[in-house]
Amino acid sequence: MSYWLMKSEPDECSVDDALAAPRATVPWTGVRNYQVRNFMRDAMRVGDGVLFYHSSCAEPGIAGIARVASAARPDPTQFDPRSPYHDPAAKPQAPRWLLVDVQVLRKVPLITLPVLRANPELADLLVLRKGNRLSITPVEPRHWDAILKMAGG
DNA sequence: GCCAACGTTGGC
DNA sequence: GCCAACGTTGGC
Repeated sequence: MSYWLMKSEPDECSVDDALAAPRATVPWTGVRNYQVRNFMRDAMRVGDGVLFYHSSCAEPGIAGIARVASAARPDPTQFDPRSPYHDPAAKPQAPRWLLVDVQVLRKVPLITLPVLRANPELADLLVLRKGNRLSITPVEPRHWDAILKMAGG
């Protein structure tokens, strides 16, 4: 079992949006970075723990606890000319981009970036590192434990 | 809107 | 394969 932090823009899909979906599950569309795609393809497994992170918003931070709910599969938005995630170079016979389903288990009181940064246990958390731009990053078990503690168990 | 950081593109 | 230009991310 591995742990991950997954960034979502709440304007596009917030924790509340995901909770409102059937089975509180949403397809994680729009990944267009090869390193992140490879995480999904090679390392993410059903049942892995997920920190649901709100990014590019007024209050960035961890907003929910979730789990990986499917294996990696082709992201249909790459084939949709009307989607902002359309990739004209991707062919259905040779999909370039993948997604996994993410199921929210519970919403947590927002753990903001300043609060995360103030915890010395999280000094090495990848998402806190300068210049980090990956929308999915692996989370070490000790970081997962520390953050769950901050989230109230 | 600014800007640092980093990924991608494309000419050579 | 190098690397400058350009695009994107994302906090502030």
